[in-house]
Amino acid sequence: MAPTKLGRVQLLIMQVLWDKGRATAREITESINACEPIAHSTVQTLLRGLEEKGSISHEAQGRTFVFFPLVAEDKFKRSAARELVERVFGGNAGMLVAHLLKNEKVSREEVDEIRKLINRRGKK
Amino acid sequence: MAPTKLGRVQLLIMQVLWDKGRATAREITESINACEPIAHSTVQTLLRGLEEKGSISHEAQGRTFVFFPLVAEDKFKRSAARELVERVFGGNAGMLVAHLLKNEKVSREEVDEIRKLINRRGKK
DNA sequence: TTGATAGATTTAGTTAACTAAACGATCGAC
DNA sequence: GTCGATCGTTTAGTTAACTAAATCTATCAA
Repeated sequence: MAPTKLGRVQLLIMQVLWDKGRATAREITESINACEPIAHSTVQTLLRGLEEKGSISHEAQGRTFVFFPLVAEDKFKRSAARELVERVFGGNAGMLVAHLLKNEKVSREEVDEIRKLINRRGKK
Repeated sequence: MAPTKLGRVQLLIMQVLWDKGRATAREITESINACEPIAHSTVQTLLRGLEEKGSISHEAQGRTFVFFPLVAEDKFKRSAARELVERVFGGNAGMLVAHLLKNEKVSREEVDEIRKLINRRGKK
């Protein structure tokens, strides 16, 4: 399953589904509306598109549909990261890492975790 | 200057300009054509769009235009990286770094550089 | 049974990237 | 001078994301 590209709002929908596991269109709309306004019909249209692309599926539960993701969050993250690396950082993941460490804030805990990852790799 | 979002081919064009500093439409077309086929007229149309957005500008040189970037490559990289972090990694740059180290190949030299960056940060 | 409600579905319009043909102007060669 | 090559410009068509109103459908309450 090639994790297809997602638009901004499509991604928001997927995140709700990854978070909850399964949800109705109404629940998704409300979840997104907690952060930003969106019409319920818009969400429904996008759900339809996501299902067409194979990113999600649904089951009927009574008269309402319950949606659930078909692609794993991790798969998507990986392909999104790879996309950025390819397009912008010349296919070189290390350059992106260096860029992030230089330009973006990283918490102390994460620095520690990154150090562990790095040291583990170095010992080989 | 807010570094606007760029499409895939628009980015290719910008990369040629960042690389060369300045270039004619023809040079850009040829540069891209070295990797993938594209019509010269397509490049010209996109140059027009990029100029409208304020990403590039041009000077007339004789009867041809010489284009050059108005936004720095670094600014763009930063905003592209930030975009991914915000959208996909919950605004947490460290998570993206960890993800990259776990899932993508990073050369030994870069691991060394990353270690330096990490250690410098750790000493504070 | 009828009418409000809450589903799903259809339709439709906007914007942006991409694509490239078609057109018009100008310069250089002959 | 004119003809072909090379510019830039105009026009136009496709696709995808996004937006949301309009509409259809089924259930439940009165």
